[in-house]
Amino acid sequence: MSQTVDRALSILPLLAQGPADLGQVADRLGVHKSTALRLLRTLHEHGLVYRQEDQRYRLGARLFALAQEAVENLDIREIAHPHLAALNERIGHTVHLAVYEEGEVLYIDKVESRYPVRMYSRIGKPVAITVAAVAKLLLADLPEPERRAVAAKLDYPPYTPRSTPNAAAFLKELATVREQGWATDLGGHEESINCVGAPIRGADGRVVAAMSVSAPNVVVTAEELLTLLPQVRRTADVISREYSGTAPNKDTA
Amino acid sequence: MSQTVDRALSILPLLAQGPADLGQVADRLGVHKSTALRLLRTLHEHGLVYRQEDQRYRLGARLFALAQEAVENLDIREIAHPHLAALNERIGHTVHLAVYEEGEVLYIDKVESRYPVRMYSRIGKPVAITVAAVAKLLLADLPEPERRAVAAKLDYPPYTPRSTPNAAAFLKELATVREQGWATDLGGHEESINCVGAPIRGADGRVVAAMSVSAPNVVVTAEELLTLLPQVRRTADVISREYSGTAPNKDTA
DNA sequence: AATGACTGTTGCACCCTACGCAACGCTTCG
DNA sequence: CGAAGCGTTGCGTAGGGTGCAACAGTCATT
Repeated sequence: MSQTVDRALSILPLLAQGPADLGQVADRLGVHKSTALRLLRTLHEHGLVYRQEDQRYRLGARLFALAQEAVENLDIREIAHPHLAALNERIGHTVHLAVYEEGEVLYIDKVESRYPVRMYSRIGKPVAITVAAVAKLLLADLPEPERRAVAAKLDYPPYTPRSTPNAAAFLKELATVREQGWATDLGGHEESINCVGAPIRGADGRVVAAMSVSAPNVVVTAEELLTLLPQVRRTADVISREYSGTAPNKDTA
Repeated sequence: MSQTVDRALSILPLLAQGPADLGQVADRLGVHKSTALRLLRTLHEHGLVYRQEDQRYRLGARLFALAQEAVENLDIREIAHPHLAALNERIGHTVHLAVYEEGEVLYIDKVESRYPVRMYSRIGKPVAITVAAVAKLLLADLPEPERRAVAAKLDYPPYTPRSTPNAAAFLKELATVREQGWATDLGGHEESINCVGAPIRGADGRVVAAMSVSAPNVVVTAEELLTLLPQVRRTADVISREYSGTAPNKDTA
């Protein structure tokens, strides 16, 4: 590993604690001022470090730009798919992946008995947003005002006797989901089909997607399906970690 | 400036565009694979780079954490956000907040339009500096020499027939903006999109940030958008007062 | 004003260290 | 089974990063 780069990168967390001047940086790094100056200059040219008017250094807004761009180019589908396929391999049932976008919930991937079918848009079937497990997970994480607004605008079609009847019941259900960190759909859409789902979170803890496992009553009962919940949650957590880029970072003192 | 660090940091924007393997990184840097490997390893140890299961490299969680801290240091964002949201609530259109840093103008916050037709702007990405209303506001306040220097170095891409054509026209526009205390972008970036913006000032009167309201022609005409100017300016003034009033100044505590 | 102490900055000679090369292990094809 | 692609390792070399010392500002003190 590279000493120079190592020193330069050590400056970043240091500045994250607050602005510092050249002498402070040199001291904390244990190097000569001139060395620290050259490192800071290089960081500066790349916009990672900004020099404020009192000549002290602080983290640059460019860092924010980089992170933002990286998030936009992250493809959850690509990262999640192998894990969804592996889960499907183990338990055999249909696995779904969904995202929330502008008041709608969209399935963006599906693994069904070993045959992956990619659905790039909502073309096909609209998601039953008031009852689907993935929809509950995604809506439960919205900010309070938007959640209420969406819930108020929805229709609540009575697919089955167990379907969510109205906005009040839906919001209550969302509160439960948010509390427990997982969601179900027990015969709310199709009388004979049950689902259990878990959220996938980004680096900031926000829910970026949701996954679920679905199976008909005739194959497994609702209770049996619920025994799979730990596996589903574990898979979702693994995907979350990979999506957010949580590295096994060993701090060198 | 340090060559090694320079190369290492050049990897970051490269990976921001999407995952890449060792060979690709080495090629883009113009260095040997072994060199790229050592740089990536160092970045990895600091958590800035994450290695996914297919061994390709991505930006890592630590970078997101640093970026978070970087924007938190920009307390203007915290202060402004509720006001931007409130303005958005009233008028419905997209609201942006931007700062100037090292020759670049960066969006640091955005509140989405509630209308179905949206413009695609990316917070965190550099702004179209020669035409955007917020860019004009921020550059107009620079000291004369720096303003001329920046204007001279810029490219003036002809996004549309109304785009700023060259440095002379830009400097003239900046003078006008400085005079009147607000700015517009009428189809200078996207033919069908108009913006109107106002500056946010610190305690010393210097412009520390700029905000704007954007809307496509199909929703409101340019004239209608301009009628919102008083509201925009009022919001900017409120933020300015709050910022300069409660500013914890840069004194060493 | 002049002095001193404190910053950030520059030029330079030394020698550390980052470089590219070539060879290796590994998996994936044909 | 060989070939071709990947990532990885060890090593000699020289390029470049390092610390020193001297310089140039700014501010407080005398």
